[in-house]
Amino acid sequence: MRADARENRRRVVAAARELFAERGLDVPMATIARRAGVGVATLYRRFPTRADLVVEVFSDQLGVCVQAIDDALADPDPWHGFVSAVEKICAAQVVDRGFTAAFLSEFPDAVDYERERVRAERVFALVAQRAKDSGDLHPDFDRTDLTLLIMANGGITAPTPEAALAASRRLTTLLLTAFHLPTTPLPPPAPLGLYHTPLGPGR
Amino acid sequence: MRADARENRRRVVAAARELFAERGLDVPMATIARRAGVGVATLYRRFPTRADLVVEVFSDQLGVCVQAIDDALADPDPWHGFVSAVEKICAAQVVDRGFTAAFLSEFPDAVDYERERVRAERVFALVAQRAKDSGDLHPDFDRTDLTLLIMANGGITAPTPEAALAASRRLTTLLLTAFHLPTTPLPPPAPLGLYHTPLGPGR
DNA sequence: GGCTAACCGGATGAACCCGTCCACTTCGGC
DNA sequence: GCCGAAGTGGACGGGTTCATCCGGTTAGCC
Repeated sequence: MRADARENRRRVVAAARELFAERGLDVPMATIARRAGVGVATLYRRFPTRADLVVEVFSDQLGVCVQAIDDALADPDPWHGFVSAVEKICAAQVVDRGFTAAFLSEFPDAVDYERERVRAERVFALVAQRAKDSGDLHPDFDRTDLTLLIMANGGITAPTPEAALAASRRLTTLLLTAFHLPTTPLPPPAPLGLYHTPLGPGR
Repeated sequence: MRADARENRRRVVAAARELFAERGLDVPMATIARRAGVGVATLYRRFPTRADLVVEVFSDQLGVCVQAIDDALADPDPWHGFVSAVEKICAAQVVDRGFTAAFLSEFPDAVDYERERVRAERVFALVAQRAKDSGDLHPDFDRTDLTLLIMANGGITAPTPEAALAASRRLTTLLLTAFHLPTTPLPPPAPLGLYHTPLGPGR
């Protein structure tokens, strides 16, 4: 591949990362191309479908998750490791609108991406088992509960990122509370009146 | 209003109710008109904006919520009333994709709809206070926590309605558990492997 | 420096959705 | 029955996005 082509590809991925985070996975391809400073054709040549671009962008995001889960497994305190992994994943997700969608989507053609995702789930199951064995995590915790939390977290929308982050933190801690033995204190609620948004053309 | 016009209006609302429930609030207006068996112009004459139609459709859905909350206030057991109200609201929401969006949207022009929604929130605050006074509900429960739960619940997506309902029930019960004093047993997890959906053009 | 293949950007046409306009139809009072 | 007003449906222009095609440009080997 020629040097300029490689540079353009890099800029496309960077632009897509920003826009996916800001606006979700369905930003127009032309917008991504414009922000990258290239033509639409260049984008389509590198990534024939949107899914190709999504996989490229979120491979390293997935890597962050995997890292968090690996760290959790290495944590000397099983419950602390479990909690910090969950919190890291949820925090990464709430500041990146596309991340949830990418994490909850299947990419039948991206074999290694799928493999990495499955591996993350498997290691997380170990983390959970360790926390159960130490008597901190409720035995009814199921491996689908992480997915459930991620979906629920993804439902959070708020006008400002700060409000969204606060709401996400409260939700996360609430669910962790439900799974923790024995009971821990509750996190503070989000600022009032910051949830509702007017019905407009934009979603 | 002429008799045939009234009938057409009724059919438009019915079609919109079905489609909003199936596909969310952003179904094309033409699709609604087609399902109702009328022309687009007829739809636009009755409901100049999409918000008008949404308000009309979800007024009675909101009525169901209000009824559930009123029932909860009349329940002799404060905690049971609180739980059943929350469960009813979440269940109604998970089988109707548009309901969440409608409940979380503001309609500055629909005065009575807004008034009803605000009243529902106020009565629900009474229900929560009663459950706190009886010692069942955690004092940290905040009135925004219902909105938080509704948003989280709205994030749940699953290929089949059954899986979505199961996931919603688990999430709801988990959060209720976190707010309940003392601890109650956890609900069963959803069936495995039913959460992830392939990335397609349809959202 | 010259040349060729790779690369680039914008133009392009198809598909979709919105909201309006207009010629035709039908209700229902008389 | 008649007739006017209310009602109807589909066509249409404007806007957006997608994904492809093509003529001009540039990198980088010789």
